Amino acid sequence: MQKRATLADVAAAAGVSVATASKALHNRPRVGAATRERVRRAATQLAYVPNAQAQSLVTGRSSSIGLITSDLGGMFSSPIMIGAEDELGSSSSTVILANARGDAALEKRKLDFLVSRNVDGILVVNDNPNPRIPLDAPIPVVYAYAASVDPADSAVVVDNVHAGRIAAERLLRAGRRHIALVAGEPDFEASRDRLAGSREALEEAGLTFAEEPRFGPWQAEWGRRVARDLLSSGVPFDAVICQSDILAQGCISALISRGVRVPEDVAVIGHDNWGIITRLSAQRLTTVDNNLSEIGARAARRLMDAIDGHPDEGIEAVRGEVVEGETVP
Amino acid sequence: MQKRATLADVAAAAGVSVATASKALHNRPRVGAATRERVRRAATQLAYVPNAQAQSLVTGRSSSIGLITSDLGGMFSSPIMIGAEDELGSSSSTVILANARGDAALEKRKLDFLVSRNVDGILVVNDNPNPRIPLDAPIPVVYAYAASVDPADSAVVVDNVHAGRIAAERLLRAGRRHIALVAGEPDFEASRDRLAGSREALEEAGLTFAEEPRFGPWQAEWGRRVARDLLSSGVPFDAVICQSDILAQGCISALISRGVRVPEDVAVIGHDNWGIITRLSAQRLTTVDNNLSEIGARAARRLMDAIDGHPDEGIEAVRGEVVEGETVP
DNA sequence: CTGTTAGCGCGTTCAA
DNA sequence: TTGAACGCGCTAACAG
Repeated sequence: MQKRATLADVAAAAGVSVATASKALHNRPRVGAATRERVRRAATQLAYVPNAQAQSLVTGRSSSIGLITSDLGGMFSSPIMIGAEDELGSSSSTVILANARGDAALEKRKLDFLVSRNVDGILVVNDNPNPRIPLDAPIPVVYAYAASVDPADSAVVVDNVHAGRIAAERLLRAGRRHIALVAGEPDFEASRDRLAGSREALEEAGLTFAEEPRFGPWQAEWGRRVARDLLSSGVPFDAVICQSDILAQGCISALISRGVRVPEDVAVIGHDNWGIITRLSAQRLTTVDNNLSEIGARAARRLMDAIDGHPDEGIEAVRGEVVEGETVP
Repeated sequence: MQKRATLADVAAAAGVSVATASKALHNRPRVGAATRERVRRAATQLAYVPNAQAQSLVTGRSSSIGLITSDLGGMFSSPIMIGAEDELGSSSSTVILANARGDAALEKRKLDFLVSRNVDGILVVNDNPNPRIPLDAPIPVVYAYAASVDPADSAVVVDNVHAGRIAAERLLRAGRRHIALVAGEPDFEASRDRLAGSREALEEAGLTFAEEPRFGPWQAEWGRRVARDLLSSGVPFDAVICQSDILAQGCISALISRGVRVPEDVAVIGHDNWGIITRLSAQRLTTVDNNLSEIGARAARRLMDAIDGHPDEGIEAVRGEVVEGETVP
């Protein structure tokens, strides 16, 4: 196995000094065209690839960023990470992974570790959408999915009001007028925002919910429960907005087991487009996708900008869109 | 914001040379005890943290490894990554993420990129268990989940024969004697190995399958189909081994919709312990866990050993275990 | 246009 | 036991 060629090797092969070689390869101005070409050929010939450590030692930038996840392998982390990795990779920055497991102390240690490795910035990918305690770092930080509680911190999050709105609008467009809503846990800002968005859409159409929405746990059982209650209450309804796909799954199963046809009798729309549910269930669920990989990508871009000295303050909300399935006509 | 203290700063503060300071902080022999203490205090006082780039520039090692995933966010990648990140993090190695998306060309580029960043080794985390084309890298490589087709390459994988065996044994222990099996896709080594293991266990108990197992797609529908066929065929059976949790899910739904009680009439055991299914379904599934995070951890350890000059050749199979649920009595 | 010089922060000889 | 000197590979002044 050959030792890697260094810039000095390239320079020697091209018959120039290392300084000239460096300039030539970086497209710097003060080099003759012929010389530049010669250096370039020598470089490719020797399969020269610059030593990143040496470069960053002198430039002071490492072209690497730290990715702190609250929960590697969580439900939402992955798509965000994919988007971020993509974006950063295309800027040929390395992504250094750090899993904090939702443990604040561990997060602090991981942060110190990353900083000691001279990362240029930190991307905080949360798996829980609620605003979180800010990270105290000496380098730029951008939050994805969950914002920091300090609204001045840079963050890219889901536009939940819009998500709630388009869920309702989709049902209205299907001609439904008696719409119920299964809400998630009340201490999630996401639940409240989605509800607000849905309510707005209904009000603009001159409607109200078939029954005042109730908050409950993010579990299939809660969806089942609300569906059953709706049926026994006798309140007429022809559509249900469920604030997560799991809730929708439970809701649908309860409806079907009572002989209600979906979507003919009752249309159901979910939230999150959590891929696996689609694959598991017999019927593809119509749902609102949160555009998570876009969130990851934009957060990454913001971070790169901040590192380049152009910080973007504040929270940016990314809009999702309805993914058509078979549960809304 | 203060500039980070360098070794020279520490040395100056302690009134010694950088050489001595370096030795002192590294517990090298040729330093007086008193001097060492003085240097240490100076270091903590200045919050000195070594510059990783500079270190690696001179040592030639970066204390970072590349993690190439075939599918970031795939079904199996995450737990493996968690185990690996944990293990590597405790050796204070950084993990550099690279998502190849199952694209060979992209994988090659990512590999080159990682090598240009002087990673000390590569961990290949596959999401598909079939043996894969080896990576041609100038540094140590260890494969996790899927082995390389070259059996001499270092890999840590699931012991699928054992998994199949303990699934069957669990049903036998529950007193079941008429056991059917829903197999996955035939071109998956995992399907064939699990089947072989299950068959062995039955044969040792002097039994055969209630019906000769059939291979099919890894989808709920296939589980449903086999269950329905079994019921209509009239073959008596009191238990089913499903080679994935999704198959089990389908199987159970078909059984229940025909009025068969699970586990009273028919016990069902799955494979993979794919967390989400447990949470989604009304009944917690009894299943075989593959111990994926252990696979990740061991692969990481192997990689570290290889980097330290103690390569472990060949394939290591990690055993899983049955996770009790409510579908086997 | 090109080459020389001087570090970046650190580990490691080798003298003292 | 200590420290001066060198070099890892590269970029950025400056001088030619």
